[in-house]
Amino acid sequence: MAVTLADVAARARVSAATVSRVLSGNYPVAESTRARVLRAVEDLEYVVNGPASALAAATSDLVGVLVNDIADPFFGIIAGAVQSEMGAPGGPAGSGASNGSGGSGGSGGEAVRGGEKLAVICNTGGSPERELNYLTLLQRQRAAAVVLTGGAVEHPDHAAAVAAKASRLAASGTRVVLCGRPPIEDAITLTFDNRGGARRLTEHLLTLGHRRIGYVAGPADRTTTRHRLEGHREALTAAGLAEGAEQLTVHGLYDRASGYDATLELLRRDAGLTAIVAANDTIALGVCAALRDQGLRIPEDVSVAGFDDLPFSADAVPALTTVRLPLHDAGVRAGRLALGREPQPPGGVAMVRAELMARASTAPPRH
Amino acid sequence: MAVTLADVAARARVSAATVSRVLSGNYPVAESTRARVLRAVEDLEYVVNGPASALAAATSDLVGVLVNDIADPFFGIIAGAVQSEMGAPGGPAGSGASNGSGGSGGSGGEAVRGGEKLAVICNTGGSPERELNYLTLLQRQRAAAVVLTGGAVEHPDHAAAVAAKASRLAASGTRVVLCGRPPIEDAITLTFDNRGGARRLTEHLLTLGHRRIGYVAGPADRTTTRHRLEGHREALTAAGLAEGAEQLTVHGLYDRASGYDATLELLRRDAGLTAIVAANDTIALGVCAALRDQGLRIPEDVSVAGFDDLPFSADAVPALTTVRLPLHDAGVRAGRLALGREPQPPGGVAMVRAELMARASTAPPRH
DNA sequence: CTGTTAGCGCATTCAA
DNA sequence: TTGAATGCGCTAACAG
Repeated sequence: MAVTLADVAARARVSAATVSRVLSGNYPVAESTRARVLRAVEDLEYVVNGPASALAAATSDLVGVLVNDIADPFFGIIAGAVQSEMGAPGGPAGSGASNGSGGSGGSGGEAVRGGEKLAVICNTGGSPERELNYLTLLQRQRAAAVVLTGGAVEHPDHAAAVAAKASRLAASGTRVVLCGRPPIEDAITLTFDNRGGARRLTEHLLTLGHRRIGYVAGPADRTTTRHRLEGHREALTAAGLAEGAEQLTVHGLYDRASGYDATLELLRRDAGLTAIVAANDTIALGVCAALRDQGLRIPEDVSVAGFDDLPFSADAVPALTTVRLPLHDAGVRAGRLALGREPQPPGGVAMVRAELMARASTAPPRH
Repeated sequence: MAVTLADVAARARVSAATVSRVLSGNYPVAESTRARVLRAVEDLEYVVNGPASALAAATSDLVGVLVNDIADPFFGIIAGAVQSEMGAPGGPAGSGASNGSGGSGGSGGEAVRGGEKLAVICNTGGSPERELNYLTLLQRQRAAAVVLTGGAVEHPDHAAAVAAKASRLAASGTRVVLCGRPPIEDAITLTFDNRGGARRLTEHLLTLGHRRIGYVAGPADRTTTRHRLEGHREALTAAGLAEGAEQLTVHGLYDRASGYDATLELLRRDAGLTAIVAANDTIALGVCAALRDQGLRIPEDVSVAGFDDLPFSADAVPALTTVRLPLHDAGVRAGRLALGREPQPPGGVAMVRAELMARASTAPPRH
């Protein structure tokens, strides 16, 4: 059906083995032979058969990136960064000067072969089942690496299942990298300093003079949610404000609508609060919208803060105070780790710093 | 290294062929045998070797989804919808009742095998090279289908190259589906009615009484950009307002910052305009921010409209007038088409309707 | 209903 | 430096 290695070999008048060697480039081949083979490849528009290659070599060039919500820029940025690392390593050889005499519609996508991996994004939608399912699918494909991004679901059974899958993947040669979730065995981990960042954020508010601070948290069973909330509470406790906290916390999803609704609920519980901290920037946007709809000004009446520092946060109106996570850098690093291009951090775990970005949406309380 | 079909066969005391049949489920097998095999599969934690399977069957279960910008919800929604269609068809058999006596960390991801495809998202970042590159990678993997989403780059060479690749993919059995871009040969296409939607949107503004309407367009070389702009101009021309149009159009990227900058530029060119149409909702957000920063109210001083009707548009402040594209539905349909679960539309091309959503951000001009 | 027999296309020994 | 031979793990005819 399609053109195979053998076809190329025949046209180039060499053996299939030689063609294979030229294409993988990891074996000495005479320059003249090499040129002849490359020409045949071009003429025939040969494209390697991935499955066959993977079967024979017992490795594939697939890299899976699992995300909780593909529609959320938080994940989009990380995933995009991971993918950006997948290109060919340095200046590749091959390809060559021969600009085909070409018929209509010359190929353009030259690289018949290269060091490139196929980084693919898998959207779990936050569903544990789908997460496991994708892991199985990737295991089936004998993926070269798997990158799990974002907070993990804390349900014990699920955590155990993921850990088990990760071990099995690692055992069969698939590199497992975690980006933004707590470490597990057999995986290289890039954790985010969610707790520390959250603590510093609330301390910032405290320093400004706020005492009644509402908190809009994410889904209760996610590590990210828990850590950020814990950081918030730490700061509150240190300031001797621990007791009211529970009352001023509302859980929701990591989206704008939840922030809107939660704000209404918070206002109902305590009309006198002077600040609201959101578990992420998207929620914070909803918080701002709700506040405005209630005729409250930001930050004059109520200060608002988010988390992540997504692109839109800096130029929101007013500019949002938040905690910056270097998502792009983290993604790049996760990609390198997945390819084995970067040495493992000591202990297999590295923490990504979170930086407070104090902007216009927070100010001293009115009173 | 890993456990193979043969291992399972040995343990279940049947032939490899039988195991294969049980797993693929497309062939009659005695119930008792079937149970025995399934048990062996569970005991051994066997997972099919995808590459080997793909090689033997000459088909893979990979489906590629190409997007221009993974951080943009427009693509996130479509891609997520495509993926949501990839699960098993109906109520699958198999799996069975045997709750393994199990050691620690029971699997949970039952499906050892199913009709499921692995839908993966590939982020081109709008780069023609990367688009072609991904297409090659997917061809190499012998993907079952490829879905190209969003506007296409109009550079002639690139268009030809993509068309050529699509033909080659189609020829080798990969189904090619286009979602949100103009049709090409050998592909099933779902086009969006960008032109019609844009026309109706501008007509809406015209009907309200606006005469000086600014337009913030996307990148000049994209089909989506061109079609939406053409629709806008059609409406203007029909109203005899064609001539000022060029002057009141600014191009930028499909992001918030571009909307912000473009608005400042438009205001500079004509401080008296009463409405601004943005090429999409994200841009519209930037437009609104810029307008506010200039002390202009929406819609009292200037009306604003977007395109796409992304989730945040309905609850923006004020609610954004826009054109609704059923992105989720389109993605679902593209997914079905990619799997061959839905019959091709006549001529291989279907148009997705665009619906005007008149909301609070547009009103009659002040005067 | 089940086992046997051949490859699928490529990477890699081992010789030459 | 190159070619010939072997097997990766699985599916798909064929028999039985």
